[in-house]
Amino acid sequence: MKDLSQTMQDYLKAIATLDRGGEVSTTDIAAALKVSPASVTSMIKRLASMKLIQHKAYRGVVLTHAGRKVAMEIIRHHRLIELYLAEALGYTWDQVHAEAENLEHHISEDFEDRIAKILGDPKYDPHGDPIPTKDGHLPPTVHDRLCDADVDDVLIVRRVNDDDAELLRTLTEHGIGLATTVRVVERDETSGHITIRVRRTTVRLQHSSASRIFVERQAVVS
Amino acid sequence: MKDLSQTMQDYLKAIATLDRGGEVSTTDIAAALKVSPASVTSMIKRLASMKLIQHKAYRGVVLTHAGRKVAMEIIRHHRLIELYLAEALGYTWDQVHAEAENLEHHISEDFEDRIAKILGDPKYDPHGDPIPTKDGHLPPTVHDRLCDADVDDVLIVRRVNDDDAELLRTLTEHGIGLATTVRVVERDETSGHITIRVRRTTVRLQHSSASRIFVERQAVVS
DNA sequence: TCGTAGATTTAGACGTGTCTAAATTTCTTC
DNA sequence: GAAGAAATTTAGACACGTCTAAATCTACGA
Ligand SMILES: [Mn+2]
Ligand SMILES: [Mn+2]
Ligand SMILES: [Mn+2]
Ligand SMILES: [Mn+2]
Repeated sequence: MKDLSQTMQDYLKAIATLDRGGEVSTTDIAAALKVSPASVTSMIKRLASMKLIQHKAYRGVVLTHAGRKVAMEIIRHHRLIELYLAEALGYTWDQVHAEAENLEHHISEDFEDRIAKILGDPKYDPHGDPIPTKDGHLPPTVHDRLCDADVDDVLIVRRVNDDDAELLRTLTEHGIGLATTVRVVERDETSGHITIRVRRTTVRLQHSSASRIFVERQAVVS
Repeated sequence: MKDLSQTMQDYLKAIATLDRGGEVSTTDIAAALKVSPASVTSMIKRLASMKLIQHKAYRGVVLTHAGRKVAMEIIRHHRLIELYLAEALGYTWDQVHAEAENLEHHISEDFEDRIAKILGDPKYDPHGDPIPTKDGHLPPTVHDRLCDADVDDVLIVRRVNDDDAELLRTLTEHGIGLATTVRVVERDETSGHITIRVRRTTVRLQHSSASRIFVERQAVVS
């Protein structure tokens, strides 16, 4: 379709990722991309003039249909690449994100199609993040955070944010991955720490870590 | 090592590719990269100030040791990627070049090492071009062109330039690939055409095509 | 040796994407 | 509702990589 610069693609991806239904703020985009708010304003104007976003001055931006399409395309690339790196090249889940971040902008549609086929048209990446379909639809996504769980909840890890490689390595060390079942054994409301039990060992997580882990309530066995 | 822009990497790669022992001219670089000679001059100055090339005004450029190292690194990426695309993703030899041209600048050292290992530390890419080793050494390369062969020469195709996808497809159609044996049946000195015989069929090639095909003289059977 | 064709460089401009500092608008709080 | 704080935009600058047009240099033939 379009032939947007890598920078523009990154802005659109960031806006899509930050989207919570309403407008996305200049400051949030600036923080996500590690550029100044002034830079964001100037790029916003260009993206708006290309009808990829809607911009009301001082009010934030919203993706247009065209802008969302581009963003989903990039996110699809990113997550397919992550899964391919893990499945075909032996990357661990803490390594794939950085590599995919670079490659996502530089593969052809043909490459995308080929790895998607080899992977069997997967719906989820190595972190449990949904892979947008070719037409931009997102598979169902778990949104319940471990940091919001109650003591004695029995939970299945379904998704972990991919942007903290250190956390991913720590989880691996403790044998925690996707589909791992954990039980909440303690919530320290003052410090925010959450302690969980997994396969006979106990793991104490900071609030910031627990907020990156998304869980599903264990189905009740009849 | 360095973190050069994709553009600088492409200039260094072009210079390395155009290198015939002496200086490489501004015009040749401009033609290879499809930019104006003036653009080349300005980039030459920057690369020279970074000690990646040596430049004598009006006299052309030569890669320094550091510059050659960068170029070999990119060429290694390019050719490893081409081979990986062919072996692992089912690309044909006319498809790999365009994809590799983009990816070569964006893979990590780790990615390079992983595909090199999976491929068994290969020495040649799908077009028979030598893959530089990690320390920048080039495996032996065939330099004899089919266009220079004599009538009745029996030759083995060892290398084909990868920059003409159309030619690569034509060769495939005629069953000509690496290691294919061909015999020169006619040279038309006026038009430059060369006619070859391959497995009971006859193929007539333009001079420009034959000049892209590199051959080895068939070993004499005792 | 001279003159010129062709190659190369210089000059000046432009688009992209970034920055800091200053101006403006919106939000919060009293 | 007004003041100050916070967010956003504007203004002006800069590096990169490109261009065209003009100036300059080199090489080659007469
Ligand atoms: Mn990721
Ligand atoms: Mn990116
Ligand atoms: Mn190639
Ligand atoms: Mn390239």
